[in-house]
Amino acid sequence: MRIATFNVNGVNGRLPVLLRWLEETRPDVVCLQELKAPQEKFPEDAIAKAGYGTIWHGQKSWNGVAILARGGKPLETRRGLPDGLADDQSRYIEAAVNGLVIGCLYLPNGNPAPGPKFDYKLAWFARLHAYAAQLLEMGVPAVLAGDYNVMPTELDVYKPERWLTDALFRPEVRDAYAALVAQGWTDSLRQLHPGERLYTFWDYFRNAYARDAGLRIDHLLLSPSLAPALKAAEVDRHVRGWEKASDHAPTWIELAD
DNA sequence: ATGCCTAATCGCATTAGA
Repeated sequence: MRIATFNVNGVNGRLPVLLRWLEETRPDVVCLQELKAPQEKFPEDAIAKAGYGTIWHGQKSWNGVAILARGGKPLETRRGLPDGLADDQSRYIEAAVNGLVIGCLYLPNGNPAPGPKFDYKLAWFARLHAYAAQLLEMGVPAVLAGDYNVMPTELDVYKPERWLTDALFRPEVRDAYAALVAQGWTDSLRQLHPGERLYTFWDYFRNAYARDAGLRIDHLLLSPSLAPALKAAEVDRHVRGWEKASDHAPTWIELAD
């Protein structure tokens, strides 16, 4: 079973790229972030024609998350983090697919830091931490996939010293990610590629992709019961080189049945 | 210290991304 995460940076502007990639790789489950489309403007029919059923949580202009399942429709289990706190940003959606809980998240960017956006990022991270702990307590097989907007370690940044004060790399944020993983989650990509420089994002600026000036910020975390099933974890980095590409590349894992 | 590039919304320049 192949599960992918892809920050599309505009699901309508990116539709040809998304469909081309779906056709090429045929993942079983796909988590999308940054739809940048209101609920009624999600391209459900075009994606259905490609063979995928979808649930999504849209928002005008910004954010937005979706889960696609090949040959079916994901059974939605949550929309927004389940702590009852008011949050007008569409950043979390969750479904049951093939006996797994799939959480699709778009963690806030948080720049500029310090400031209210950075505070919101840390608060959102704390809410995710609390809910992730609940998932582990329930003992369900779960994948938390998405754009975490965190480079976990220096190995995940092309030039760490340049990013020390950035909201994606500040110590508080790296600590929050480490604390989340320490609950018992497995960082799939790092698990299978220890010590390797792997990026999932390349800025549009300064010819970053050609220079391989990238960041690893899209992650797939596995609950303990799923960790032994991890067979592969890769980045479809060639997709970043396509015409009209997103600044993120699709990232995926393969789990044994 | 700032803009670079790109999308969305707008209807031309601004906001946000990371």
